[in-house]
Amino acid sequence: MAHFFVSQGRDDLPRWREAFSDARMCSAQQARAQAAYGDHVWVMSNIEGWTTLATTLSSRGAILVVLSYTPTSQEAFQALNAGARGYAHALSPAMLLQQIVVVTENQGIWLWPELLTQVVGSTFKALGGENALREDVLALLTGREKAVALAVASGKSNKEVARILDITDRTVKAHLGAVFRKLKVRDRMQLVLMLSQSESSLMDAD
Amino acid sequence: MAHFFVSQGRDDLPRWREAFSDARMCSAQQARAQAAYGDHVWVMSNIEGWTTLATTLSSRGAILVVLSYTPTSQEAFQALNAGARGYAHALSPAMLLQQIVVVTENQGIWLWPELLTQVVGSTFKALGGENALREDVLALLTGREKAVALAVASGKSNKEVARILDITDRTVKAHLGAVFRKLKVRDRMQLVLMLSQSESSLMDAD
DNA sequence: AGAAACATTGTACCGATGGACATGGCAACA
DNA sequence: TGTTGCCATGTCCATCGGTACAATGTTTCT
Repeated sequence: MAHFFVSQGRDDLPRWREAFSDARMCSAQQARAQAAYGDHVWVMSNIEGWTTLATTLSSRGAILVVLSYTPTSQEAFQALNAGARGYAHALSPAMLLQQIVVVTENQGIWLWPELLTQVVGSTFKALGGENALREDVLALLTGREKAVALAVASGKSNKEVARILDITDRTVKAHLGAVFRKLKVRDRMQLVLMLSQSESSLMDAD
Repeated sequence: MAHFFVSQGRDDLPRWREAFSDARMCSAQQARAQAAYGDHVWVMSNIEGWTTLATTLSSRGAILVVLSYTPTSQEAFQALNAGARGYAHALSPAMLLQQIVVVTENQGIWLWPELLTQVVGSTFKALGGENALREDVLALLTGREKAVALAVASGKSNKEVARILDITDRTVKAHLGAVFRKLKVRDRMQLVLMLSQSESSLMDAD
């Protein structure tokens, strides 16, 4: 099975050659044209439109691994969504690249270890396994705190929440403080990221 | 490396022996006592308290694979959260078990194939529509605005974004103001609600 | 050459936010 | 009858966030 490396610069080719003697470097167009079922395609996440390329190639049956100079759970999530079977650091040594191939060839998924737990979490969030987790965290809150948390998570300001729940904006802050402490988040942004994608209503409101 | 099978009945032992001649069947207690770093531990999801067992063993460095007679995405989620590296059907043939070992030994994750297609397939379908819309709105932004918007949408503060992009926090505000105007949102909360459905990011953490 | 878009930074203002500390009412429970 | 937990509210204060107005430099296109 062939190995295609889709990248911009050519700095990395030597290391890839070291890992796979038959490694070929190519553009996105070439990969699109030549990569076939069972081939390994390594795509750098800093090239333009890597997600669409990943999607088309993986749906064709190519084994796709995304490489990133700055791995993040978000990007890993995106890579998996695009059908990638692996996500690793762009500077991974040759031995690691070979190991990744062993895994992916055997129907496995390979993730940058530092991100593993996070990605597993957020990926399954998208499937609905999230609900259990979300209900769990909400279970830590009292009724009023839950109401405030959900309202805030839908984009409302403290004042708006106060008006909706018919309490003072100061009280909203008090509940919110408790929510932050219990859920271990530092501000409303983190809260929204933790509770979003559910029935949290509309963000236009008034 | 040893193979421990934690199960109730002994019906499955023959198949496991076929896959791994050194397979040992044992109770949860025995596994807890004997399994060491690098050992494979196969846990049936129908035994009492399998999640806690999985957590302790995997944190000890054992390679954990959860087997289930009725695989579901929820249970897979639980298993992976408990530190399992694999999740498969309890009746998987010997060859498949060996394949799983190849994957997990190489730091990979192995998921029940039917589940995997869900991850790659249905998630994509679910996010496909939103994704197109999201790409559309992002297309309205300049490169720098996009970077700022995505960083902010991932929960970063202005100061953090400034540090990451190596610009002043004032400049971040400037770009962010443009983003708000172009996307017609009134603050970062609305932005996160607009972009958090399908993540994407090029930025790194601290 | 000049316009237009982009990126960067500045000052200044003001509202929103979050934490610390304190008070009071109300219910359940030992 | 205390104690405990939840709800509501208050003041004070440091910081963050968003906007308005202004300026400088770089591309890019006309």
